[in-house]
This record gives sequence, C-alpha cells and structure tokens, in this order.
Amino acid sequence: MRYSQSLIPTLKETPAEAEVASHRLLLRAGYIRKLTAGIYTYLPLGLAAVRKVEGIVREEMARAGAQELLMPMVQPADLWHETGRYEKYGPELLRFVDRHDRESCLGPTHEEVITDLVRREIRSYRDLPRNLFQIQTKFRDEIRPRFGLMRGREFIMKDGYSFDVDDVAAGESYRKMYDAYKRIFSRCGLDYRPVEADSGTIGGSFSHEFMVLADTGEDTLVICSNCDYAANSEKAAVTAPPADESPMLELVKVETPGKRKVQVVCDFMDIEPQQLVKTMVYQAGEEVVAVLVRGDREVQEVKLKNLLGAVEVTILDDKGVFDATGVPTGYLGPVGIKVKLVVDNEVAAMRNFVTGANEKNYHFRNVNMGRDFDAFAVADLRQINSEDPCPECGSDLVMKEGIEVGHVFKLGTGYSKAMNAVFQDSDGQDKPMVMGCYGIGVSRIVAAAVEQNHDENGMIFPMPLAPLQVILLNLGIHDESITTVAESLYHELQERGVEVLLDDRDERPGSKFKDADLLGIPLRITVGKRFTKDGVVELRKRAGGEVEELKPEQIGDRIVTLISDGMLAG
RNA sequence: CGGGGCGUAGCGCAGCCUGGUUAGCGCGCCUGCCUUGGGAGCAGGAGGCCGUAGGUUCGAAUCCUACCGCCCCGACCA
Repeated sequence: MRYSQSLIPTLKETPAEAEVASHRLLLRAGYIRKLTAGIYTYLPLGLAAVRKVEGIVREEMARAGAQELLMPMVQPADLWHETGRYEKYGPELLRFVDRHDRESCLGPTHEEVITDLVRREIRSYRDLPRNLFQIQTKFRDEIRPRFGLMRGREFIMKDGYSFDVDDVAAGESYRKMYDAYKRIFSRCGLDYRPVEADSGTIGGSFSHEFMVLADTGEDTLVICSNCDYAANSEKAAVTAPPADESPMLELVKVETPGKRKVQVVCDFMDIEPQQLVKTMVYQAGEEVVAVLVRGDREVQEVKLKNLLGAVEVTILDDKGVFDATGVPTGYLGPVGIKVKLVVDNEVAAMRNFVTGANEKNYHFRNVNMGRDFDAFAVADLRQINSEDPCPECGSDLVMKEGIEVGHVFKLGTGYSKAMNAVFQDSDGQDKPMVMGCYGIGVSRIVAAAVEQNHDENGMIFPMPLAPLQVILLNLGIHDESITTVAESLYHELQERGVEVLLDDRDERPGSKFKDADLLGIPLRITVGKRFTKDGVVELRKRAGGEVEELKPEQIGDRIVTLISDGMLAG
C-alpha cells in the first residue's frame, strides 16, 4: 500500500468534538469520520483495524465450535411482539413502517431472529447443541452516543447464540464461550477483566462482562485485591452487616424546620450520616416505591430494578414525590408512608436511626424496623464502594473504570418458551431449548485498544490489531539510491507477507515522522541520509521507541521475527 | 428526555456584549522558488447563503423568536 495513493487524511489539529483519546486520535489519524451523531465511516485504516479484530474473533469462534451466519438487519415487529420486547425494549429500538405499513425495526440484537430460525430448523435433541454467530452492523438509537467508536448508534458487533438440550449442556456452552472470549481479548493485546454482571434488557439468569481497564471507561468495576472476585459495581453484592442488638429506644419526634438535606439534618441533630436513613422515592413501572438506605449511601438502581422486576426505575422529582406521598422531599420516612417500601439490608440491621417523620419540618429519632414500620422487602440495594469487603473472601476491594467489550449471558429458556423453540428429546417429549447469548463490541475494541495504547504523539497499536504492521519511510523521494532501497524493501516485505505502508509522498521528513507516530503502526523503517552515509536503514518500534540500525538485506528477517513476536504477545 | 455549552472557509478559532465599508487570523489546500532526519521559509492565490427560517432596523454574523444540528453531564448498553 502506497501512502501517496491512499486515503489517510491526518489532521494536525484535534477536531473540537472529540473528548477522549481514542476518539481524538482515530479522527486525527484519518481512521474514522463522523457522518452524524454516533454514526461513523470507517476509512481504509479504520476498516483494516476492524478487520483485524474480526479475524481474531472468527478464528476463536471456529476453534470453540461456533458457526458463522448472517442475519438481516431489518426485522419484522411480529417477532419482537412474540417475546414482548417490541414494547419492552424502549426507544433504543428504531422502529419504522415500510411502504405496506408493516411494522419493522432495525436489529439492535438478534435473539428473536435466531430463535425463529432455530425453531424452524431444529427438531431433535440429535441436532443439538448448536452455536451460531454473526458479525454485523447493529443499530441502537442510543440516548446519548459519545466518544466516537466507544458508544455509537451504529456499531459492529459479533453476536452469538447457543442452543442446548438442558442447563448442564448450556453451562458447558457458556463456559466454552467464556474461555473463547478470554483468548480473543488476550490475543487483541488488551488488559481486561471478566466480571460478574447484570443481564440488562437481554434478560437471563447469569452473565459476565469483559471489561478493558481504562480511565475513560463508562463502567465501574470492583476487583478483589486477594481472590478472583470481580464484578460490575452495579451488580457487586454488598455484604450485610451483623444486626445491631442494642435496645430500642423510645421514638421521638423532633422539629427540624427547613432541614432537608442529609448533612444539614445531621448537623442540626448532632449525628453522623451513618445514623440517619434516607428515603428515596422511585417510579418503577406503574408503581411508586420508596427505598431506604443509610444517609451516606447511594441506591443502586439496577439492583432495585431487578428486585422489583421493573423494566425501568427512575427517581421522582420533588413534585412527583409530593404527589405520591403527600410529603415534601426532605421529610420522608418509613413510618406511616403511603407507598410500597423496600429496605436495604444494611438499614434492616440498624437500630435507633433518624428518618423523616412524613410531616413537613419534623424528623424522628430512634426509628426501628419491625416496631415502627414494616417493609415489603429487604434486600441488597445500595451501591458498593471501596470500603466494603469482598463478598467472597472479605478482603479489600479496588475500584477501577472499565470499557465493556464483551458480554456473555445464560439466557435459559426465556426466549425459547416465548417463541416456542422446542426440540423433541430422546424420551419423545417436546422441551424448550436452553439458550445462551454472547456479544463482542468489535468496533468498540478498536477504540478500547487505543484508549489503552497511545501516547502524546498518537496511537500505538498492538501488532495483532494494527491495520498495517510496518510503515516504511522513504525520506529521499528525489534521491535515486534511497528510493531504490525503499522500493526494493517494500517489494521484499510484501512478498514475505508483511503488511506494509510505503510513505512515498513528497513530504518533508518531519511530517512523515509525525504521521507515522500518529497512525500507530507498530514498526517503522526509515530509509534516508543514513543509508547514503553509512549504508544502514533504521528500524524503530512505535511502542518504546527502540531503534536498530540494520543493513537493508537484514531488514526482512528482522521484521518477520518482530511481527511474529508481536502477534504472540499478550 | 432533564441540565450545560456551541454552530463564522476543509480543521482550529476571533469578531457578536456596544448593529454600520470589502467578515478576519492560524493550520490545511493550489502555483512558483527554495528546503529535505521530527509537522521549514519566501512570494502569490483559491476558498464563506456567518446552521435554517422568520422578525426588529435605513442597515443584522452581531438584537429577538422558532426550528435544525453538534458537543459535554445524567438514565441506557457491545
């Protein structure tokens, strides 16, 4: 590939829209261009990087026994009605009608389509298990696309689905995918962690996310400093403290005029936030629910959502709270509250705490559950933090930011039952297939790799993901001997199967060096003055910047060695 | 959708508050000379419906209204 004939529109200045490193650098290096919010064109180098990820995914999927197919992006609403997700999925599902007024949608994921296929084609337990995947452009009408390829509305995803005869076999399929995912992300040269995760809109009983560690990640992970425990913080179980056995004191009503915020009430009553319990009110589907957590804690809405089985929970504003409870915010409490009440298990273990009195300008002291109020449910409802112990071994936890690049789910029979995807078992009975589903954000991996591998000069691709392996700089376009060497190296490397970009532009050396750094190609060969003077060319690693000076005839072997080393790394 | 911000040349920005000749600057682009190991220099040049529509005004990039688009923070997720 000749630079002079390529579309690699590098930018000296950073476009104003780009915030994070991957977005900034992918734009600057001419890998991607935005068409509209959250929708990008992959330019030749960007596409080449995507193809590298796809290649690794395909190899590992094949190794794990999965087969590739390709499903339609446009899907009939009927299928989505069968599982109830046409309503449930929310506005992220882009719906439209075609010329015949048929309701349709753009596929954000393909459980419905694959299940429809499999229920038609698979009849017998003899045909199971099956594991099918595709690599395809998905569309999700994200509320807020951001960070370039990190969260687009249109993105490239590998999605796979397994079908098994029973839970045990499904567990085996899940494990195979889990292992394949580890190999994939390792081969991509990423620093990642598999973590326990919430299963979200996809549903299902059990799931893991694969998180690339990066400060710009949108998720927070908790990782045990001692054992293997790692989880998404929205899922991470908080260990309930032992019950406080101190005697219950008499309930006391205290006038607290104008004192509404936790800290203000605490200062006024001379207590710590740990002795106060706040009452948060949520709209959960049709119903309104109050949640009790300690004054210094945060409600984890995903946990609340799962407890209530709600599609969505949103915190109510002041007006909503007053309409639902008749009490202004700041004075809410569990005693005599008019809405469904759920309690964090930490609160359930407390004695003699302070809450609002459900009356403007009053709070209670010495509130106790069981005596003063009862709860609909007690559960782990709060956000974990770094002071909490590991739920597995009790050791300290570390919190880190992560980018979700993969997610595996045990789906069970939710979809197969809803869509009547059954097989006939050896005993002659029809049984629902047990499903799993497995996603990888292919285009997101490119962004994540850049987040993890860049410096002030540009991107630094790990060899397996690099769009090209070598950039060869001809610094003497007008010098015949230099050009002869550069051209012959170019041809030699190509013949040896090396992916090489020859910078044959009529540019000054400075520009070529800058662009080479920006593009992040792992190996750089420079043919210039030093060849004229000493007969050597320079070989430099983008990562680390080590330089070797070699005779042109030594380059080919050295490059081949470095590439194979780089492919194995990680 | 809630909160904040921004739309002026391909990119980055100034001008707007306080309306008034031909709308500027840097980078990039084109031509020529010169230069060639870390985004050189000189000279000349092209490129604007100042987001769109309406309004106020003798006069609007500038003031007002609406709409559209984009970015950032939150809920969503590969």
